[in-house]
Amino acid sequence: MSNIRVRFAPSPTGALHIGGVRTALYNYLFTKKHGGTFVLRIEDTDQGRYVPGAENYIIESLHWCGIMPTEGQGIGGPHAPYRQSDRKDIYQKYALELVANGKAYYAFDTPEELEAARNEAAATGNHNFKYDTNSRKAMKTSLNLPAEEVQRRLDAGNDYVIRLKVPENEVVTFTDLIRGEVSFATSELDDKVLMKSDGMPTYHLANIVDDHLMEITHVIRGEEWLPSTGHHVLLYRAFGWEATMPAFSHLPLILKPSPDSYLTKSTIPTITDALTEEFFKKNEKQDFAIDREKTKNQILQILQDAKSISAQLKENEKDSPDKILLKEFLKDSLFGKLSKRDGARLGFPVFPINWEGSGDDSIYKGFSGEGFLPEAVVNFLAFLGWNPGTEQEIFSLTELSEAFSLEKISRSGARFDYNKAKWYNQQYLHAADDAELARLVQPLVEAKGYQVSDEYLAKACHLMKGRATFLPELVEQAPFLFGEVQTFDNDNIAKRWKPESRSIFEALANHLKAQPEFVAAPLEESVKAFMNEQGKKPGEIMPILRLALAGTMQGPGVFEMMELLGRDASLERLARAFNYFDAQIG
RNA sequence: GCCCCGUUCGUCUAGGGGUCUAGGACGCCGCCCUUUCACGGCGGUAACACGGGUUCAAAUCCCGUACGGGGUACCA
Repeated sequence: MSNIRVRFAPSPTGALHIGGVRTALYNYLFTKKHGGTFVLRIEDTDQGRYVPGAENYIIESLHWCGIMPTEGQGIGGPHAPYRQSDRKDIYQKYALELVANGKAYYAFDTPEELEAARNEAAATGNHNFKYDTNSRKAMKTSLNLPAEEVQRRLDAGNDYVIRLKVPENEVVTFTDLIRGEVSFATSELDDKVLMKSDGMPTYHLANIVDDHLMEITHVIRGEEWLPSTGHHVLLYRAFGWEATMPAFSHLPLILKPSPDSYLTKSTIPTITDALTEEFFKKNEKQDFAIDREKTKNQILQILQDAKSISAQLKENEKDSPDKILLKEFLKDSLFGKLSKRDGARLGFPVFPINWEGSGDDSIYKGFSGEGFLPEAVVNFLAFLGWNPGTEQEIFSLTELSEAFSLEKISRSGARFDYNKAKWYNQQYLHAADDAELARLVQPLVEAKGYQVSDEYLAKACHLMKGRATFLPELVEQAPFLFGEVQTFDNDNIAKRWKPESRSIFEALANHLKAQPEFVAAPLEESVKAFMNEQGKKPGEIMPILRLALAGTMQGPGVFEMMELLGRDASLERLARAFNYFDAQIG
């Protein structure tokens, strides 16, 4: 395969969530593997949903992940512009071409008339009104209106849309690279709107025109597009572009995590509050006769039995209308496709980097903000729906692109697993370069008011990285490496420090003071020799040393800490601590 | 409702007719290591949705049912 061209085509309606990032990642990996071109196109044909800053956010996110496109919006290239709102005229032209060829038609029905048609159909028991081969016969279209009438309406500037004229009684079949052959009966397809009355194209038209013009060879997108792919194939045919139609691959969706993976005693109250809040907000226009406390208790009760949530949410004959409403809400909130809201309500990040939108509750912490390394996020995401078939779990971006293939993508939806994400981060943190970690953590160190050299910080990171899961923990879990001990674990001190301890520890301090070099390994040798000499067991000496140096029973090895702190600081800490210990038991 | 897609341990998955008494990873549990907390090492728990076919042989192929997911907008 040569001249492979793929595109990532998000719409700038807010922060790009992790599912979008994964789609971008797979597109990136596919082109890297085959030496192709990765295009970024912004699909902003819905003016109503445009969110300022989203486009920038998308680019920054891809940049953070290290999976930048090589052509497109914000980058440039031979097919500019890459923002669909800037390509408006192009779509108009192609839509008119379709009308001229009889593959599409004008429709003048107002939203009210469509609503009426829907209601009419519903009255006869058909709750499934479709604007299609049959129903269009009764609508105001250029297919059934007299030509003069159509022209008159166009001249008069009446609102209209252009719809695809779906052919009757055909079967559209295409091959999905992940799923194999997929077919749709055209009798099931509606006459999709191609051009909206505001003059903008819909996704369906714009995406076909652009993919064609931009010479896209492979469309790799989420499964939510699978049902409309029949329309898309029809459009390629209508334009006469079927010979160069891209190959389709529909990725499995990323699903919300299973509730029992995050529902614990400590999270249930918070999640209950968030859900209650959201439920009332969503239904504030509803005339509700039920009270908040009662609803909150109902939610709490359901969440508490995490294992049987789905059974509890099954609708029951005896359920009151508001109970049904609540159950439906919970079902949507707890199951199905991962959504932008899930991070806020369920307590884990769903965005790559932090998002600060305007308005209320629009600030979201991303993976980067939580202290994830981009390499870990990428590795984690790559494995959500794809697997190389080997037993290797840790892959660099380069390794991923070498191992990647569309055929290895699985077909079923993948549940988001935050535990796995954390594990990946821990692995990457553990393996990271000390100086690099120091660089990443430097802003936090400054924010805390600590003053240490780059070299010192790198050594501190070295000692801490094996014990941390998130970047900030490197610093937060070891304040004693950056300044005097602020708090002592008094319980442990009381347990281990005896009135007679002081003399032996002063002897030890003198022993340390006399060491030729203050380096971990020789220090350890020497202290062991001292303990032997004095007939003391490590358990009698080491914990005290640790408490004196760090104030806590947790942290890096005692001798490593001593080396890092240096002789003077170590001895000062010991002296100060022994006084404090005496005071504690005194 | 209708259409489309899917279904292997709690989760992510390997598997593409016999090598499967189903492999790996996360999580959980236990043991070891150990001056702490971790890391690490070792071990354990746990799955082919169900029913019919096809075949000498089915987790693997076919059909049905159930369940899950998506779509059903002048949203993408």
